[in-house]
Amino acid sequence: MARRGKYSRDEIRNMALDAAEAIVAAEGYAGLSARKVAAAIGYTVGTLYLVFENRNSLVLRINGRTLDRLHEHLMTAISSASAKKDAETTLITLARAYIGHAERETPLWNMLFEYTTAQGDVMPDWYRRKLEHVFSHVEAALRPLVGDEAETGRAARVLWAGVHGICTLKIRQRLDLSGGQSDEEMATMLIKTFLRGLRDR
Amino acid sequence: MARRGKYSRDEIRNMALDAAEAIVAAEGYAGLSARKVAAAIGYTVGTLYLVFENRNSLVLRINGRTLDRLHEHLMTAISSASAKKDAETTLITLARAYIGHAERETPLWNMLFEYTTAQGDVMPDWYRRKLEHVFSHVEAALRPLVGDEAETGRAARVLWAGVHGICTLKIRQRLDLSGGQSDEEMATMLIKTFLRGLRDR
DNA sequence: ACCTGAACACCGTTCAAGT
DNA sequence: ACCTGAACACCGTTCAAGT
Repeated sequence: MARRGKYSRDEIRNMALDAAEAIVAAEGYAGLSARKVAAAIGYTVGTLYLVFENRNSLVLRINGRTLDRLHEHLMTAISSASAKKDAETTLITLARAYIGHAERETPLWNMLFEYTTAQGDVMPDWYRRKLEHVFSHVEAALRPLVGDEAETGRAARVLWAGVHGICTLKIRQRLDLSGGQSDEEMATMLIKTFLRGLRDR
Repeated sequence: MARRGKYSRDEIRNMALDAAEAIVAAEGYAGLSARKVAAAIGYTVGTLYLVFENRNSLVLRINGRTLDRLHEHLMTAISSASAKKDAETTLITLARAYIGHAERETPLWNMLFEYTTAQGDVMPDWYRRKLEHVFSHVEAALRPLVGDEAETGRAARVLWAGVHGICTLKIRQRLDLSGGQSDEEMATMLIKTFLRGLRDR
């Protein structure tokens, strides 16, 4: 049992986030409970509610960390691709990295989308900024190809929503219908076809 | 309180499905509970477990009905489009119908993807057939344009996963980042660009 | 000041017992 | 035969009380 005053509020919060991530990784979103997290860090449920407003805000913080790792992963993927490549190669690299991350951290990645704000609520600002951060890589790759900045933003969102759709349907097993290509093959097909259509406007 | 023997097993099952749909529509997936459903149809929790194996199989059955309605809706959308149109028009009509349905039945549509089988499990066969049914419309529209049957299947899955990605990110509010196009505009852009890329192979 | 422990109103699931 | 009701092992959330 944790000694009183042994840890600061922030330290408890971080211990809780670490423990919660481990639980989600092992048992999924449904397996996450305040009591389990509290027990894992040697505190009582009550303490968890001293440090997080509620279950939702805990989930949101875990999601924030997941987005940070995803961003990191996308960054190393494109920078380690040695030289400066064309848009298509970069986008395929990004898609591979995105899908790879989703497959490596499936339960945490799923939780990114299982959390939904109550009707009418908006995602908090810090969360939206992290989301934009992830998108920015796609925009950077498309910018030289599209030219116009507003159009770049639109194309990036459309294309990446598409890659995301492939990723999420594959991981949720809604695409193992006959004729199984892998999600990476599908994403590659989407990117190549989309870019060809973009060039030939 | 329901009289003994008043309803057959099948009748109870259908009443339960009706009640459960109403609960999900009003309170979302998280608001669905066996006790609420049982109370709504005048039975006890125990009875629900006589008629459904568990909560998951109830959810799966509701999803089956949602897929049927979605399929119905897609069908009327393309048949009411008066004459025989080109692939692009048909696909845009389908995307509009898909997105429209998701927006009209958001909680039930969300539940289609919130349900996930335990690791390693597969979706039951009747469920996969309903999924293919929905996909068949997209394939039909692409077939004359692509030619090869295997390639048609691949293109249909890639394109529709893309439309789905746009739809799901919009509905889950992961795309209201700056430069807001509507989901329908995004889907249209995806379809037009993808088809152009397909033609110019 | 920091944390506990018990309480409240819920869950899914099972199954002996009632009619 | 059909259904209930209570039980078990859990939940999220709150908050008086302990140290």
